[in-house]
Amino acid sequence: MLQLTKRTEYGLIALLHLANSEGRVVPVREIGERFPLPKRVLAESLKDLGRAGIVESQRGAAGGYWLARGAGQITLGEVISALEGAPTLTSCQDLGASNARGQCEVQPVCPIRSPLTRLRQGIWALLEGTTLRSLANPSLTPADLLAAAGSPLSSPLGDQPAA
Amino acid sequence: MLQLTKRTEYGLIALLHLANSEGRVVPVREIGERFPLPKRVLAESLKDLGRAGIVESQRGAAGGYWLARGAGQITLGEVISALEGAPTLTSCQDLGASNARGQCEVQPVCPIRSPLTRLRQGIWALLEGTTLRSLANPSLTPADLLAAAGSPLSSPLGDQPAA
DNA sequence: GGCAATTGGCACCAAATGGGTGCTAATTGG
DNA sequence: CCAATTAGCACCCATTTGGTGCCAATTGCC
Ligand code: SF4
Ligand code: SF4
Repeated sequence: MLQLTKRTEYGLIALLHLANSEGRVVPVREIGERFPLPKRVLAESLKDLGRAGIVESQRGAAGGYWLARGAGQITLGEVISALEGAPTLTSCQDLGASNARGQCEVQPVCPIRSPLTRLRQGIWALLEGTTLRSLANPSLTPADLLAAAGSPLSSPLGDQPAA
Repeated sequence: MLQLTKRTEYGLIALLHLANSEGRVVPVREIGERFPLPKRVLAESLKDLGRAGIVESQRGAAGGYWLARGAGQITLGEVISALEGAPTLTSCQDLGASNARGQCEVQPVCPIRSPLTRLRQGIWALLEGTTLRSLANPSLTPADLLAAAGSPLSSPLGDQPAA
């Protein structure tokens, strides 16, 4: 399915809240109070984001989370990769870790593998070209996104922001 | 997950084969002989594509399938919509049929709903800008796809049969 | 020190989704 | 009539997803 998971949505909401609270240490409880979503799952998302180096955290009584970088340095692609794995479009094009668990039988003669890889790179360009900051900017149109993603056309994921 | 279903992949493979066999009536058996994929599932995909008006069919002994239109008139977005539903990115932005089954509690205060809708339109533009013909053209780069999708920027889906 | 608030880690469960199969009817050329 | 083919629908099983339980570790504050 071409749809984000709830964990990713929750993580994005949390990140935007952190972006609006720069300079502070924000506990999960606070985010849960502002948005009616299951606090525990939200905590799971933040933990994953922490492991991925997108947020940093502080334990203890006055602990919480904050963005590890500026909101303009965190891309959507990075967040999605951390929370639900990088978008793959096809199941064969994973090459992350689970490519050894039995390859697709069609692969040697598959006519769509290569074309869909190109398409996936287009989507990646979109996701890598969108940062938390540009996400929060409501003036950008889809056409702007396409144009912005089209110009740098950076590395096919794995690299840092181009903005 | 941001990944196509197997049914969609099989359907696309079948469609490309049909595109290479224009003027003929192709039975499912023939496609199954050329590509090592479960014939039954392939048949399911073709049936769905038939219901969506993307392919036409003929029953009986010399029956089979053929493209309802030219390969340049069939878009990826249309195929995906027929085989696994239109890409939604978020679960709330479905508005197809299952929007009455309990809305998301966060929606009234959700900070990512509108931004992700813009993003989704960008992805849709990519998918609607890619036809079977351009899919089969290996010379197009991701940048070309983005550029091609950016210029027409047609309707955000919805003017298609989709039912 | 002790307590409460907080993150970290792991296992687990229930529902939804996805991949695939069985079976049978309807159509049609020979 | 027969064989090949599409059409329809129900069903099963594995994986994924959304969500919870439980407890350990850390840390500010009294
Ligand atoms: S080889 Fe082709 S059919 Fe197999 S997973 Fe890749 S794209 Fe899909
Ligand atoms: S309202 Fe927000 S949290 Fe709810 S489904 Fe839509 S995007 Fe996700």
